[in-house]
This record gives sequence, structure tokens and C-alpha cells, in this order.
Amino acid sequence: MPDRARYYITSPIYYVNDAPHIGHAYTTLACDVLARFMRLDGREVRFLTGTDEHGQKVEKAAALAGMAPKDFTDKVSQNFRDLATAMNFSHDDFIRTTEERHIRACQGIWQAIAANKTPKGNANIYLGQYDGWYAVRDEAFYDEKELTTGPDGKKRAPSGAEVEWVVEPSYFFRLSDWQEWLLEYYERGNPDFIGPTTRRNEVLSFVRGGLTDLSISRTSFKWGVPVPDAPGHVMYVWLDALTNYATALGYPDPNAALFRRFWPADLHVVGKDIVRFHTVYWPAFLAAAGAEPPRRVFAHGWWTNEGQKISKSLGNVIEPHALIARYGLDPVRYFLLREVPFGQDGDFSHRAMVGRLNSDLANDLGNLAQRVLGFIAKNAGAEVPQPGAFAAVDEEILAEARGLCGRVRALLAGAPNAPEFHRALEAVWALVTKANFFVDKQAPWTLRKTDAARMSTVLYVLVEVLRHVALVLQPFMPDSMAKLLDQLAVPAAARDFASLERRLVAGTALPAPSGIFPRFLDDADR
RNA sequence: GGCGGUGUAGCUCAGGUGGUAGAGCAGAGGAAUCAUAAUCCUUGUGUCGGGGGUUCGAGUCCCUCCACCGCUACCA
Repeated sequence: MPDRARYYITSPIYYVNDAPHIGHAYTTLACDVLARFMRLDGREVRFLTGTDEHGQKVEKAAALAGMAPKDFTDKVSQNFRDLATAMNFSHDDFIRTTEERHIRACQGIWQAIAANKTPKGNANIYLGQYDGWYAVRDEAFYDEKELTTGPDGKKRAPSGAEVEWVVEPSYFFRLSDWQEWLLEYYERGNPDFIGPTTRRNEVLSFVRGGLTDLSISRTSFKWGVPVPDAPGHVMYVWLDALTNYATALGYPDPNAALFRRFWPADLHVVGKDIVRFHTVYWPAFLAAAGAEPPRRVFAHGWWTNEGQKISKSLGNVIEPHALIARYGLDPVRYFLLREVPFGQDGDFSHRAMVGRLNSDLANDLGNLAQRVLGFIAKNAGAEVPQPGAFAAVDEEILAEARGLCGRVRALLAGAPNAPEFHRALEAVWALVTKANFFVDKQAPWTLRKTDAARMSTVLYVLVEVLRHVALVLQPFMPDSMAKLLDQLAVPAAARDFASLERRLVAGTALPAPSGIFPRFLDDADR
């Protein structure tokens, strides 16, 4: 027997300098849905998220708060774990870059990189000197030409962050030697490496434009992973941060069971701001260390709030806990993935949120379940109806239901632009609409008086369709679909996708139905 | 400056290899009454950003211009 197919998916680790916002929730949500889908689909899944806790910015923020860096990060990291709980994320591991295992992994990857040669036969790492304008807030160096001078006489980066002149010895990664290797990898080795296409084009264009060596150590601060055998040097935060994906599987232990099982990652989901780190530096680091690069990196877009760019200074940050409190968790999960094509920017508005909630969830799906289950409770003995021979229309909609999971699977993992959450949900709703049409056309309320056997068959077809819909939607809205499956009397052991092959057993008692998605009423509507 | 992308119904967007434009939402009308006043049906005369070209025929190919967005460079 071959092993079950495996699936390793990661969110980025989140920088603890930031309070959790909708962007964090969105990224990890996408991972969560894929992880849940793959588990139900029979794959062995590893889903990783966590926090990024090193760097000068954290060091300074901790000092400002009058705390030791570790105490500071303990506190802020907890906010992200709370968010994961509130969003019902199903990660298998939550990594923190301040953990001992991660220090070991970073030092291990450093040593592996240092031990190997570039494709051109040079040392991967060499000691040099870095001087330049550095912005602590951005963790980045800037060219003098990019800077502007503010009214206070201070120089600022394009981002608005203050910069300071820094001269320090630094170890460099010979990225310039990896340019051809990277291009070969993007174009032939792994054409699906970067999604969506627009980001892929940008990365190719960037790499074709020429790569310069990358400074990968700092001496100006202490809050980081010490470089092996180089007193005073700590690792560049991105080398540190990216390595988390390997740490969590037990790297660099050559016998680490998880690493052998799950490496390389099937998918790194990232925001579009960190594409370069994941698609240029990361595969180069890994290749230099003699490890396999990830199979795919997908970058999603940004949210605006009621049409406006979100920023702390505007004070319009969207706070996930507030959304959940107002609309409910599953409607929020649904909205985020349904409203906008994954990869593109999107707008969050109260109007759009309520539109999805009332139209898609309450009216289309929630009401479908309620009208069918309510009818059965009142007029069909409150049990799974006994079907007779299926008519052609029955077979047609049942066939569509049976094909649903396959269509969704293809959109989430097979299609060239995968994952396409919004199209997957569209596909589910095409069936929901068809089911509502089916109810109207078959009119069980009329059959009740004229043909009880036919009524029973029609109702059976409908609960079967509902069962398929509920099973396939579990990854998106776990709690709500659990409730619906309870109402369909589907046992816990029959909720994976293998169970799609089964059928509801006629005569099984059904509990009293209650609405899954109540309509959202604005104060004005009450 | 270079590379890439976008511009199609009020809104959000689909529209392989060219053949007189589609979906969802919103709006209007109707049917039905099992249901969370939910559902279902019908309903769009749109300069397909502007102009030019190729073609019997172009959102769909070519050129050009305009607007907006992303990545990136440089002169200074």
C-alpha cells in the first residue's frame, strides 16, 4: 500500500510588532480551508503558522515598552494565537522564531549554505562590509536617491520610515551567482512555482534585471539568531524568518520524521508584499543549503475598507474580532474567500458583507435547508424519506451533486491559477440554485396531496444534495456545516469526502431543524 | 525610462484558436406559497477607453493615443 498523499501548507509567520488585522486572518484562512479540504480528501496534512519575533524593530519596541524582548514577544505572539482560535484555524503547529528548535535550524541552514559552493563554484557566504541608509521600521536598506528629507531635517525612506547611516561588517550571500539557476527553475524546473501569473511576471522581470549579493548578517543589534562562529553577528531577519518552514519539520536533523515526510512544502501562501523573499531569496537559500525548494508560492492581494486604503494613521484598520462579533465567524470566512478572486485586491464593505450573508448564506443555502428539512419534519415523518425510482430530473441533479467535490478540488488544487476559492464557492452555489429550482418545480407541497411516494423521492433527492453541499463546504464553514450535517443525521464518521459515495439511509430519524444562517438585520430594518 | 497588467450593462466582473456581446448583484414585471417576506421565471437599444489598420467580418489580431495599477531602473 502506498502512503497517503501528503500536503504541507504554510502561512507566513507574522511579525509581532503588529496587532492582528484582517490581512493576517485572510492569509491564514486560505491555508486553513486548503488544509481542511485536503484532510477530508484523505491526505496527510501538515499546516503551519506562527510568529516572527526577531529583529531590531522588535528589540526597540520591547525597549520602548520597558520589557525584555522575550517577555514582549511572549505577550504579542499570544495575540496571534488568540486570533487563530477565534478564526477556528486548524494548524498542526504554531512556530515562534524565538524557540530553541528554530535557533538550531537557522544555524543549521547557515552552515549548510556556507559548506556548499554556488553554481559558479564560489563560496556561498563571504564576509564583507555594508554601509548605507537603513530604515529600522522597514528592515531594509535604501539608495540615497530614494530618500526624501522631511521638514525636521531627517531623511526618510519612500515608505516614510526614518533612515540612518549604517556602516557595519556583514556576511553576504552570493545571490548574484544564483540568477541563472533561478531563471532556469522558474521557467523549466518548476513553471508553477509562482502564482498568480502577474506576480510571476514581476519576479521574472526582477531576476532578469540582475541580482546583487544579499547582506545576511547584522552587528548593529542583538535580538536575533547568532551566526555560528561569528561573534557579534546575528542573522538577517529574512533568512531567520523563512527558515521557520523547515524548522517546524525538524530541520536540520537528517532523521527528522516530519521533514522526510513533508518536505518540500506544497504551498506557501503569502501576501503580495513578501513575494520576493519567498520566490527569490528562499529558493536560492534552500538550493544553496542542498534542500528542495517549495512546490508553489501563491500571493494574495490586499483589502481596502469601504473603498479606502487601510492604514493605522487613517485609523480604519479592520479588526477580525470585531467582524466576527458583528457578522459571525462563518459568514466572515465565507465572505473573505467568496467576494474577491484570490490573488486580487478586494474591498471590504458592510454593504457587500451583508449582501453575501443575506443573499448567499441566508436566502440561498440557509433557506434551502430550512424549507426542505422543515417540510420533512412536518409532512414526512421527521426522518430520511424513502426514495422510489429516480426520475430523469432526479438523476440529473444527483449527478451534479456527486460531481461537486471533484469540481471544487480542481479549482482549489488542480487549476493553473489554483487556489481559486471564489470559483469553488461559485460552483457550490450553482448547485444550491439548482436545488431551489428543483424544489419549486417538484413542489412537494402539491405532491403531498397527490402522490406521496413521489414526494418522498423528491425529498430524498434534496437531502442527498444538501448532504453533498454540506460536506464539501465544511472546510470553508466548519461550524455551520457541522450543524447542517447534524440536522441531516450524518454521523461524525461519515463526514470525510470518501463518504460522499455513501447515501443517507431512509428511515433515519432527523432532529428538529433550525436556521443555520439567520439574516443580518441592520438596526434600521428591525 | 523599462517590463507587465487593467479599461466590457448602474455595481462587480466572464468573455480558448476573430463571426453582429454574457453572468451575478441592484432595478422592473410575473408565478408560487414548503421556507429565514425566503424561492422560481421573465426583463439589459451597452459608442466592448479614443483613433487608425488587417479582414467578407474584431472586445477578440496589428499600430497609436489616453487613463489607472503593479514591479523595476536611471538621469539628476
